Amino acid sequence: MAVTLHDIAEKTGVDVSTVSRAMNNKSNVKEETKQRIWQVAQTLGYRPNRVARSLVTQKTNTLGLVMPSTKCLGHTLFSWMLEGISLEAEKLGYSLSFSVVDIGIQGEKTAITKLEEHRVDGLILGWFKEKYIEESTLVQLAQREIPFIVIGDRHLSSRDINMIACDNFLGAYKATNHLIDLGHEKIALISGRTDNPIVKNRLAGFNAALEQAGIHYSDQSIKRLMKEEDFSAAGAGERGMRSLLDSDEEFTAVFVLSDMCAAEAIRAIQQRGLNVPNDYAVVGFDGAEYGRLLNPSLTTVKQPYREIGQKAVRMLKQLIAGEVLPKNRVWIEPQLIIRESCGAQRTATATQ
Amino acid sequence: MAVTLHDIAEKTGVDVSTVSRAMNNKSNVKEETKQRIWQVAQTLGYRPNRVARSLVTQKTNTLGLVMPSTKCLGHTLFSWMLEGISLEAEKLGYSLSFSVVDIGIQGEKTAITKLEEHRVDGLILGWFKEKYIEESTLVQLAQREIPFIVIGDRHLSSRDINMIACDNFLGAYKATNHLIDLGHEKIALISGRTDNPIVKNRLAGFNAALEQAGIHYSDQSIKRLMKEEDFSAAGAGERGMRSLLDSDEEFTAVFVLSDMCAAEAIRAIQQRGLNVPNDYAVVGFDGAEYGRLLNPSLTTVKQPYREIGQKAVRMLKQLIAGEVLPKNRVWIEPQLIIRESCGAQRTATATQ
DNA sequence: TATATGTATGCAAACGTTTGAATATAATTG
DNA sequence: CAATTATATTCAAACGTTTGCATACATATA
Repeated sequence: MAVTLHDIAEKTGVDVSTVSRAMNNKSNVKEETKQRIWQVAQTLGYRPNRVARSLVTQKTNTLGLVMPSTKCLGHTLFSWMLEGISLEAEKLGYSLSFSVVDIGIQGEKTAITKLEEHRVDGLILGWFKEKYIEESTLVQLAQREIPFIVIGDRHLSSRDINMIACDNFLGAYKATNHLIDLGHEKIALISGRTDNPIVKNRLAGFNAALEQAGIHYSDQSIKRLMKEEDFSAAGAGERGMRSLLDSDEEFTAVFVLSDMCAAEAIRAIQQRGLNVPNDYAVVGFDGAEYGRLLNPSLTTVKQPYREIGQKAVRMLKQLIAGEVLPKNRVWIEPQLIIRESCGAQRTATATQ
Repeated sequence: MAVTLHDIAEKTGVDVSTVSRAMNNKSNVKEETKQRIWQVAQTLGYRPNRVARSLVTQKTNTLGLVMPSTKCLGHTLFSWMLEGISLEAEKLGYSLSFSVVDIGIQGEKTAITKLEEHRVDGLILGWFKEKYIEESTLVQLAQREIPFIVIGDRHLSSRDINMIACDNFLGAYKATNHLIDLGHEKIALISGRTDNPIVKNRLAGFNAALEQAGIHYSDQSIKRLMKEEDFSAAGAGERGMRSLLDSDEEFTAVFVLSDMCAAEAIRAIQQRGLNVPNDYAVVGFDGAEYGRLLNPSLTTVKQPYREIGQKAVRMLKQLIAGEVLPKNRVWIEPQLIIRESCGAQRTATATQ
């Protein structure tokens, strides 16, 4: 049986309340008594029971992290996010309770319910697409007493919901500008599904950059230059690229909205005996580690999910403390990683 | 304030104990009363307080997962493992408490201590190298009452410690045999640090395959054919490969002990204007997703960490139930993924 | 009808802490 | 030295459950 405050109290001949205060290093207990109590606690191998403590203090110092089970976990972004979250949680004294949710009939409700039952102090909801957790569910959650933060770009009309995400507009803008700076004027696009808010924002950034540079395509060109694919499905990049190569439309660069698709696109180009970046420049989106391992290595936009995770925890802490966040929509700026696939970098070390 | 059993008791005019029994669907409660209680619980939005429950039942239904913070999280293997663990934990009714540990002065002790304080029912210790958690610490932990499982190949002399890992010997054996089957007789090796048990086992598998095929190298050749590098450090594969290409020793294939290094090796070969697999066959180790995105796609050994995570949870459950495991060392068989980098597969789809 | 069996509910203690209020002891003050 | 204040400690209730035991009532048995 684990040793409790009572055991220490008995051994030292003092009341449990005194022992409790001593263990929490409260001021109103004599230094000598403290020492004696600590001594005994030490030798007995005392470990405070956080369960009991939580029951009376009404807080668990635990944050709940909920993720959809749809292969997100394998994604680079998730690892970064988890790292950011867990390190910052650790730093701020929180434990982390992790749940994956089988998307489907109300999976998310059971997961959130479970965490509610565990009385976590706050909740981080990662990357749920609109269709998996509808806004109405979030609004409902906001009415319960537990504070939460949504991670990932999505459309939200309610102001009661706090969200943090990558600035997809800015990322696409940077990538496109990079291509423009390198002299490209005809830029093809392998996109994601355009009903996805993430994709919408990236397209907007892409268009903004073109417009600013005074580049304009005919409606017909746009139709031929843009391939709408599911950018998280294997084979999408290959299909999109081949379709582009087969079209009559001329272009010198491709902006691909995910690194995985970009890598497939590069393969597809190379398989036709063509060269990247000489025949076509390719830029991706995500910033996955393996980008540097490709040949040519991939120029891409790095989504700042480590930072996002970290910041999410900080925001959540504020929320838990009852503070009101200055902004309830936060977008973090992504960085352009320049490597070889656009020709801007020719050096061939593998460490970058 | 959250609604409790008392609230329901008051509303239904019945004792809390009856309400408790009803909520847990115990048999000794009249059906009609149950219905009435459930009804009230429903409308009041009752959520059982697991903290309170845990205090009396003395179990939390929570598993603790402890990981070193040393960039493991970004590794493919970790994602798989986490997925396996979390899905299986979910299935078995456990919650998951996740902790990263800053390696350093007793980092691991504080993390484990924290989880102990949280009274997790069991512990999964992921991938700690010998130098981060020494066996003595594990033995000490085994003497406390909390059951745990160590994930990852490492040398352990104590029989009180339960371990599960990838069968590195078998993986290397499979990879080497694949090369031998393809007719290769001179196989170079880009290894990890040979003081690492993982590496030792892989080397043993490599040698076993060679020996079985009746292939034997002179001591001098061995020295020239094997490059010892830190296979998880960026640039190691490139350095190792260049060094091999610069040597006079002839060889037709390279076995690289990590996918990352293998990818770098391929780049290094290609940068000399040589071809993979025609000039050199390359086989990796890990089974990372991005292997299929390389050009040529990478033949590799897939470490079964999804399965390992899953199995670890199952074993832990048994341990918690007080059962004795049939084996306290479990090695899971890895699979060879045959793609293009050895020439065994020439088709060029990107989905495989 | 009295006794035994079973079923449904209530009572009260327990889990291991924290914490406000009460008390006892020591130190300070006029 | 008595009165006041500060310090150190104890008391007891509370947090929200679970669960063994006692009790009440209904039903079956002799």
